[in-house]
Order: sequence, then C-alpha cells, then structure tokens
Amino acid sequence: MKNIRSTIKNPSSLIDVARRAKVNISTVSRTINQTGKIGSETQARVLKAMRELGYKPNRVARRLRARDASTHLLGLIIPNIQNIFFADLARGVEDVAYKNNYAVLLCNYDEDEAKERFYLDVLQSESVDGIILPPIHETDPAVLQVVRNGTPVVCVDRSLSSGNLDKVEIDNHTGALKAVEHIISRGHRRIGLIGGPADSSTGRERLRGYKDAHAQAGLTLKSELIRFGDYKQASGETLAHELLSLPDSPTALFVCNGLMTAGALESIAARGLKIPKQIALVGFDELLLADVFNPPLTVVRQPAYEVGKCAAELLLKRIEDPTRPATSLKLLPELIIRKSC
Amino acid sequence: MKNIRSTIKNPSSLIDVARRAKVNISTVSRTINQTGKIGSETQARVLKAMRELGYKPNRVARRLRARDASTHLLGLIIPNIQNIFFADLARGVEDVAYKNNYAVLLCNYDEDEAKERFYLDVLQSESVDGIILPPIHETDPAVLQVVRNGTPVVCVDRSLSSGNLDKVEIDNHTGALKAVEHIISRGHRRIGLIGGPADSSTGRERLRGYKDAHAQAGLTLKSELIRFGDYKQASGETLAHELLSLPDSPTALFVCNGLMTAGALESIAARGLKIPKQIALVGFDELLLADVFNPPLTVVRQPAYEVGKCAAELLLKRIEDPTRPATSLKLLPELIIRKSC
DNA sequence: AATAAACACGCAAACGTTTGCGTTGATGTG
DNA sequence: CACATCAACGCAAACGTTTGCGTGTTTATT
Repeated sequence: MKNIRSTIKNPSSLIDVARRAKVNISTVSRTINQTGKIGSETQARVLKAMRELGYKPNRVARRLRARDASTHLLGLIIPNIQNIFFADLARGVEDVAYKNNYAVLLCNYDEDEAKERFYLDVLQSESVDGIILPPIHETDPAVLQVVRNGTPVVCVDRSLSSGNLDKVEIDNHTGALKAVEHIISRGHRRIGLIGGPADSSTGRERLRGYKDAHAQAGLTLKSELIRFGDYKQASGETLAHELLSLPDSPTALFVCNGLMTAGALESIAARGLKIPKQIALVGFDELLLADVFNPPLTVVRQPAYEVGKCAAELLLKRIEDPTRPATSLKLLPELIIRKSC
Repeated sequence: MKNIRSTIKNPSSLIDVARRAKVNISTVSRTINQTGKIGSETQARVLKAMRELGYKPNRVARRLRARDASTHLLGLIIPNIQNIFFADLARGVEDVAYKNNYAVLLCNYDEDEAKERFYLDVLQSESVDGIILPPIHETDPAVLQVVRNGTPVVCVDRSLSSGNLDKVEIDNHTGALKAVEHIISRGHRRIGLIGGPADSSTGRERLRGYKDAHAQAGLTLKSELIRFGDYKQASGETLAHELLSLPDSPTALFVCNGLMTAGALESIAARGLKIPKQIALVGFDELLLADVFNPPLTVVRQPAYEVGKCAAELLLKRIEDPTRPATSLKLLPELIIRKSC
C-alpha cells in the first residue's frame, strides 16, 4: 500500500536506507561492515530499514571504491569444462571458496589462446581478488602480465616457467612412470603413447615418464609409437586408429588423459579388439564408468578435487598476506590397477 | 627507462590516457566507444596513447556508471558441474556468448538452495546483463524476485510455474515415455524407476512418462518399484541396490539421469548381474563411454549443448529487446537403442 | 570543575567510467 | 555581413560505495 515501487524495480541503495533510518550513509556503511563505532539503537534502526527495503549492497560500487579491500570474488580459468578432471577441480575450488564466502567466476577457454586472454582481461577488469588457472603454456606472457599487475595468481595442473608463484600440480612424471612400468611388467614391449600437447608441461612430463620407464627396462623407443593429441576425445580416437593400423602395431596403449582414453576405446571397439588380450590399455584420469567397464580400466587417477581445493586455499592465504613466500605443491597420482592391463 | 611504473603496477585509467594524448577524458571515452564526433588526428593520438599505456577499460567502473548500457556479462547458475549434462549445456551457453563478445560467469550451486540464493545475489549485485538457470524448483521465490527486479532471465531444463519468461526445456515426458515404451516392448513387466527429485519438474515429467507408458500398455503401477533420487551417483547406487534386493525384483531399470545410471551400474556390477539378460537398463543422458560399454547402453540422449545454445541466444535477444514476448522452446530428446535393453 | 579521552556520527572526497550540456571555431546560407 | 548549423571537444554530474577527518556530546580522569 505504502511503498509502491519498493518491491518493483530499482534495488535500493545506501541512500535509501540512510534516509529511512534518518542517518548518514556513512553510518549505514559502517553498520554493515562492522567498522567504526555506532550506537546500538542507531544500529537497530539501520538494520530495520535495511530489512524493510530488502537492501543488498552493490558489489560493483563496492569494488570500484575499495580497490584494496577484498571483493570476495575469485576467478577460475579452465581449458575445458567437459573434461571431468577440470570439473572436479572446479568443484574443489568452489567448495573452499564458498566456505570462505567467496564466489567464483568460472571461465572456459577451450584451449584457445585468444579466449584465454579475453577471459584474463575480463577477470582483471572485474578486479577479482585472485585467479586460478592452468597456464596455456610455459611462458604465457598474458599470465605474467597479470602477475606483474599485482593480482594474486595460482597455477594449477600446468606450470609456468617464471619461478616464484604459488602452484599446485600433479606429479605427472611419477604417474606416467608407474603406469608404463606396470605395462612393461605385464610383458609388453611395443607400447603406444597417445600423449598430450608437446608444448604443455603435463604432456612433456608424462612423455618423460614414458621414456624413463623404457630406459629403466632397457627398451629402445620407437618414435612411430609416439603421438601427440590435444586432450580431446576425437584426437584419442584418431591417434589410436593410426597406432593400431601400424604394420607392427603396439600391444599396449598408454593414453595421457581421460577424454582421449574414451576416444581410444571407441577406436578399439570399432575394430572389435579384445582388451587386454589383443590390446592392453592404461589411461590417465579416472573415468566415470571405469570400474564397471568391461574389462575394468586400469588408470592413473589424478586427485583433481584436491588440486582445486589446495589451489583455492593457497590463493586465499596469499590474498590475505601478499608477502608470504610462494609455495609449490605436488600431489601424487595413484595407479589403480584393474583389468585392462 | 622513462616510465618506471608504467609497466609495474596500477592499471592505467582514462585520466592517464587523456593526459598523455593531451585531451579530455570524455574524448578518450568517446573514441573508445565510437560515440560522438572526434577528429581523425585526435583519434589517432588517443589510440596511440592507449596502446603505449596498455590501457584496458575498467569494467567495474563502466558497469557502475552505465546501469542501462550493456555490461557484456552473462550469469549461468547450474546445479552440478560434475554432471556432464550441465557441462555440455555450459559449453553451449559459452560458445554463443563468446561469439557475441560476452563473458559468462559460471556458478555451481550443488543442488543447495542457500547456495543458489547466494549466487543469485552475487550475479545481481554484479549487475550482469542476464541470467540463465534451472530453477531449483517450480516456485522459486528468489528467482521470481530477480525477474521482478528487471534482470533478464531464461530458465533451462527445469521450469518455473510463473508464466511468461523465456525458457528452453527438454520434452521429458516424451523422452521417458519412449524409453519405457521401449522397455515394455522388450517384454518387461516389472520396471524399476530411479527417478529424479519429486519436487523438480524434470523428475515429475519423467515420472509421468513412466506412468503413461504403463497405462498405455495396460500395466498396473507397483509403488515399491518407484524410487526418487537426487541426480547424484550415490543415490543411483543405493536405489538400485534397494530395487534389486526386493523379493520380487524388477527385470528392467529406468534411471532418470546419467550420474544415477552410473551408480546403478556400480550396483549391478557388484551383484554380478548380466545386462540385459538378468537386468535390463535404460538411462537418461548420454554418457561418455555408453556406446563402448559392454553391453552398449540404451539411453535417451538430451541435446544439452543445444539447450545451452538456444538459451543464450534467447537471452541475448531479450537483452537487446526487453519487450519481446516470452518464447518457450521444447527440445526433443532422442532414444538411442543399443544393447542394454 | 576543568581537561582529556572516548564515543557516535556527519561531511565530502575518491574509485573510473559515461553522457548531457556548453563552448569554440569553422562552414554554409540568405 | 549577419545568422544559423555543425563538427570537435571540454566540463562536470552521476553511478553506489568506503573512509579519513572533523565535530558535537558524553564519560572518565585528575
């Protein structure tokens, strides 16, 4: 009856609250933020007015003014949300963020460098408190620029050459090493590799594990068995097809991420090959149906959720103390031996 | 050598550019936004200054000032990013947003009503141009409030009772109907249902399809065969376990989303049951390894990517013309018959 | 009782934009 | 030549906050 437009349109501002509570806007601001001294009855009046108007502080204005103060906003930039690894990671970030009353802006750059830059710009000019991301490659000038601007950044999954910033990674070398050692222990001598991009640190580390396992066992590398994909399903299928079409085709496959593993399985199924008798397989990343697959899939499981969790915790710590020394976490993947190799 | 702090710290502002180009800040603003008339040589000076300073407009300030003008920011709130359906949907939204130079803020609320509200608040006070979301249930007061505030909203997947806003949904009834018809056509008479939440529109629509298929075939419903999950993997496993433990257990299962299907498969595998001989199964949602599973899984595939795509297109249209009549899209799911039933 | 300290609150600047309006000089029109 | 038109640009207000400083009032201290 009384306030016709109160529920209708424009969100109320500090001014509206102040007017209604018969105080200055600074008093309202201070009651909200619990800063400064204010009388208890004034406080009550203000709170009442806020409730009646359904006042919500405007985060944009807040951020504009308080460049230094926390905006309670985190940015997360990931290569591909359809990759479960990153979805799990995102959940890890999100959970700790939410617990600490932070919201997270999730951006998906689809392994596209231009898009990564676009989102980096957006997040910066949105002035988020900090950013979590896997750098697209080792010397990512856009990311370095952000760091220089003073925005807290923590790298996940892939690393950045420029030394001292917080990062949390997987021990890819050990993971791949163990996987290939296991393949070799099963008697395989011709092991095909469907690797990640050659210019990504994960791709290179896993390749190194593959090579080191061979060296340890005194096996010589056959370059025709080594292929590089792009971590998407289609490339797994294509490369598996190529490898299996080789005159002297491999007896086992080591596939460097989950999506490509799915692709490889498509290719294997299309040929009607039996796993592990005709072709053995170990994949990186745990997949949704891996344990009920026929045969159950041997994989190296990455603790994706934990990576996200740790990264968010590191970021939060850095935000509240920008001077703390950079810490670098390395999480161990786990080889889950099932029946596919 | 010259500008020590130019590359170091604070991002430059309009003022810096203006100073360097010897013009007023309004001139800089106008050259950037291509609004108003400006001499070509002045323009050149400004652009040069911008380049030299690496100027990036501050989106926060821009949004604060121009409440009406487009902020080129979309909000997407989803229940669970680990559910591939929503990951695909997100990609659909993201692709059309990026093509139109919009960034999207992705929020994951984990089927948690408080969290949904939290993110709704955040997106509003970030003053995004529009929001895409599956309402947590039919009468979601928080969402309605947002709509009343004038923020463009388009609902996806689940519907909102309050009539006229844009929405794009799946024809869940038809999808479930076809699936259960197919199950019945295979000769099954005791069909277990692992449904969605009873208070979600998707859950109810799929249940209705299940019931209608029974009615059409003259089959009586057995209430002990009908269970309601929460669309997460664990509930699929638990409910499948319950159903399969029944004295007169079902010969087929209809599972109402992908994650629960995975859970059900775990349960089936744990009992060593053969699909489809001992237990047939049809799931909602296409899964990553569904077609190479043993046996390949019969599923009803939801066009998740298209849902996201359409929703984003609708939202963009509404943003540029807020008066256009609300349109409601209904996309058809597809029954993919493989070997699990 | 005089002074100091503490308290409660208001004033106004600042954050980086956008934009309506005003001013200047040049050009066109009669 | 007087006047209107227009292009090119500057001035300053506004968006909704936060916060340093100032001021009036109360309470504590000597």
